[in-house]
Amino acid sequence: MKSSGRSCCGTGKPLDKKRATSDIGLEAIERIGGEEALSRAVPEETELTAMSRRYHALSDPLRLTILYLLKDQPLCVCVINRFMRISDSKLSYHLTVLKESGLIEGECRGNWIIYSLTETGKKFVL
Amino acid sequence: MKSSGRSCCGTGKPLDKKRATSDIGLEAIERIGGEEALSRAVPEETELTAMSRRYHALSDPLRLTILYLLKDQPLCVCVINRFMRISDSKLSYHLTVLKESGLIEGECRGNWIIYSLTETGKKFVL
DNA sequence: ACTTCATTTCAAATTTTGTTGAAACATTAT
DNA sequence: ATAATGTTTCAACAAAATTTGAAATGAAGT
Repeated sequence: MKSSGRSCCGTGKPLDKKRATSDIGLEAIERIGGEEALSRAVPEETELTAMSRRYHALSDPLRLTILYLLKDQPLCVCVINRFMRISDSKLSYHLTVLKESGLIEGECRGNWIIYSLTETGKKFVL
Repeated sequence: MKSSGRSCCGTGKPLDKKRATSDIGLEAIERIGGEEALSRAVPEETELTAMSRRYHALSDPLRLTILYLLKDQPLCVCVINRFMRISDSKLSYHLTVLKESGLIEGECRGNWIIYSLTETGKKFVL
């Protein structure tokens, strides 16, 4: 019992009457070319998973900041940190997420680590 | 006390000696053009937030599936559901996420709702 | 050997997301 | 009016991601 402000079909214009209930759905699917046609439009499960993992890595402002910092040159963790001003372990966590998703890679130079964008990473930092 | 398998600089080649500790960081920043230069490479906070929100919406296999289903034509919820075989409320939740992130939009047609990709949405469904 | 530095790792606490099932709502059919 | 349909909303819960701070690690300096 709650008169919601905006709901599903609150202000839809009326529509062509007479319709065998939920056959609309089947009808639409057939018009399109059956479920197989729809299936064809959707990537494989594994690919969907891979894509969503990549997007997830990109879905955080701190991680995007890191990517943009690396846009023009590789940087070591301490430089990134000097700029971002977050705790070491926090930064490390986000670097790991980015690394595991293949967007950046780190090279050890003595005591410090230089991170840079991978080819994949560059595609997302226009 | 745990001998980790892979750690940070486990196998880095030695490197040019003699270096005033953490001035490396400052030095690197100066070489680049100062913190302002780095700043310039990073988008505004608000933009970063917007981007991460969009990426977040894309970071789920179910939501990607929906986007691909809508690739070639708008579809009503019932058709999407017939294909995806998940609960109504679950589907509704994901549709809402996609809608709020501006990737899809829904038009009411009588009793059912037809969802379609927005212009923005199309860009992510190649 | 001992210390310092740069960075990561771990576990606990917290926050954010996603799932479930029941209930609500608007629209159309009876 | 009442019922049926399509879809959303809500609250409770489960699961996943993030934050925190302390401790560990490896390399380099003394």
